[in-house]
Amino acid sequence: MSTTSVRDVARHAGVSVGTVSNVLNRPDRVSPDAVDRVQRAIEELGYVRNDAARQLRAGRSTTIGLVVLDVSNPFFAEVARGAQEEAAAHGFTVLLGSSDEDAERELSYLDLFEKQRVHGVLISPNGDVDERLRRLRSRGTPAVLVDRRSEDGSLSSVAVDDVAGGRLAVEHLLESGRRRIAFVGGPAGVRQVADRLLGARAAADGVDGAGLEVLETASLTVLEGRRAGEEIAARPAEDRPDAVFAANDLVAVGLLQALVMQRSLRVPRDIALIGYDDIDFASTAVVPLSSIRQPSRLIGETAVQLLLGEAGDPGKPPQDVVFQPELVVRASSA
Amino acid sequence: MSTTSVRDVARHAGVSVGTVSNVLNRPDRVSPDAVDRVQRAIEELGYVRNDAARQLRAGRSTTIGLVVLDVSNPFFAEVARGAQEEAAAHGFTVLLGSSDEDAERELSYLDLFEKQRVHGVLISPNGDVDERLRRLRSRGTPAVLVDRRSEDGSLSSVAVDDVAGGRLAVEHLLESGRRRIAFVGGPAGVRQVADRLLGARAAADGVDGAGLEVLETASLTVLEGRRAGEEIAARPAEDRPDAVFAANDLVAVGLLQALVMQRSLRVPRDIALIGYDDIDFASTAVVPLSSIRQPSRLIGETAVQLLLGEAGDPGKPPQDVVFQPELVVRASSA
DNA sequence: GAACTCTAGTGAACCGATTCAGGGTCGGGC
DNA sequence: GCCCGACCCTGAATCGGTTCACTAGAGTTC
Repeated sequence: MSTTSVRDVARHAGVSVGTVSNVLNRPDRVSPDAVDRVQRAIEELGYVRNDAARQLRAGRSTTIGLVVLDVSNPFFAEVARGAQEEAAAHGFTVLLGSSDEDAERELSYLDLFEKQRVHGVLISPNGDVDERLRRLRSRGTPAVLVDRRSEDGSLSSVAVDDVAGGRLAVEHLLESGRRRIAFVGGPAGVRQVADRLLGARAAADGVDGAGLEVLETASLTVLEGRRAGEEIAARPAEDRPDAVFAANDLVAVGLLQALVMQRSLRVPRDIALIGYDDIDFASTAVVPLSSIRQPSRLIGETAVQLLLGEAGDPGKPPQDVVFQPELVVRASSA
Repeated sequence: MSTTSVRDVARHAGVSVGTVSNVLNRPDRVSPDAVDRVQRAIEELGYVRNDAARQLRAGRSTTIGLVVLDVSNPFFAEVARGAQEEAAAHGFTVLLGSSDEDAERELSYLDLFEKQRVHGVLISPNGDVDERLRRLRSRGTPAVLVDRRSEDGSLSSVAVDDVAGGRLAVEHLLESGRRRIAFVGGPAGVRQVADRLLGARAAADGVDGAGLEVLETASLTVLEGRRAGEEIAARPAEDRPDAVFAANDLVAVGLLQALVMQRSLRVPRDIALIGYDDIDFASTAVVPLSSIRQPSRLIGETAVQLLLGEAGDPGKPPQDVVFQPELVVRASSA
């Protein structure tokens, strides 16, 4: 185990350990000559800094912990990317964990982060972690919620206005002349679903002759979407909605598949369709899918900014940043 | 910063720091009474172990670094999941990084891992990192390649036999009576694409009257697949293949979309279709897609096992594990 | 030339968990 | 009564990078 330490470097360069450390951290305080000798020594010995020792002395690491519900979900993948980039720009690293919607896993990541004396925690929580995060914060480790607000406003958060998103989608359908709108999504207990429906309802309520029907699904998957689509396709024409707002793009893709199979039905002629999230697949569907886009990368970046802001000034009051979603119109609702 | 240390716990419990450490690591060597007092003290003080100090002393961390080409690719998401689970079972944690096919990013993750004195590195390499990994190994940090072999056999690897996968796909098409096969995928320089084509060709060569046409695409995306599909659909019937093997499922989905739009064509009646990777979307496509499944989770698990094996016995010769892919038949080729 | 300021560099102390040589106690064997 | 082993516990030393009080020497000021 040829672990070269600052002491070895110092000896090899003919300086003291303090000088080596200064070269590494504040080269301006060291004479050019010494900088040179130390750097050559580092090169020759193949020295690599030991982060553990550094962190031990510093009291906290330069790592930011991020726990998302599911890495393979493109939304979170983008959030993670944004966070990573913003963190890197400030010299931090992101430790990424996927809770897979499992409360136990979620807690085990928080345990790990705490043991690692992480600089801060970003989390899109699944279970009830507010208590846990407050404890972290009381020890000097700030936490920022992603895609959810803290219940009592004691933690900062970055989220998207899902109510506005729902409104945006249905307003768009109404503007293109549709009146019999169906909302497909579920379970109703999920906050995102509930908020999108709330916005949808608000938009529909504002227009004369507009009706909003709700088809609840068991989950937000292609299969569930198709099931709902088949149900709709099987109805007599006079009972069918003339537009469908799906709570996410997967559901919309399923709906689209079911509707396209029914040769007598056309999208968007007979039924307009709009999804939510604007995943990559949306634009490449048989009929390119209209959708509501969330600034996912920006969410990640902002979360890191809030976090570093709090880390720099522990007394700072929590802040809630809410982004507005954006309507993306494609063929499925044109 | 109320950082409680073992010393605080020891004082509070009326024992020595050594005993506290023993309670934490080898409770069997401590009297039940002392275990009890220490645990109560830990509880009361809210003590959390400092991993940095632990790692500093131990010389290496209990973390395994994993660099994948792209987290949002379901294949790698599964590999990561498998690795995470296997690692957790041995008390290790996985630090996940996504290189996004950027060689610089890839190296910066390796830098980080080296500074962190990671226990080992798993990587699905993009750039040329063999040199770098050998340096790591010479310092006692083993590395295992994922989804690629090492060029000179000096590193262990876990991969899937893509030649066999290509053969499997085309054999299946041939068995169901097809003879005019088209291979769609690219760029040809990508090893996975080349291997799958190699297998496809081997299968086609073995059967009388069978022909294999190659349509190269610029990338493995839905859009490129659709482009190829439109080209095929536009041909006169006698020039069309009666089966298509797509180099991955995204391409297959694009092909399927283009073929389905052409109302006179039916999948699989006129053209059978098979993809590769068996992503979630494959089974939920309009016509459920046949595909070649790779044991992605198992790859992750195995990679961790190889890694820990090498970490335990540095002299161990490198090992190449090759998994066999599996044919999944669905409606698109039935 | 005494007093002062700068700059560059030194090295012991420190962070906190783990290890290990050493010591105390008790019961059993002879 | 003495010795031995088993058992439990102690606390100083250690890992390696950073910090900080301090020294040395060169340059400035009055």
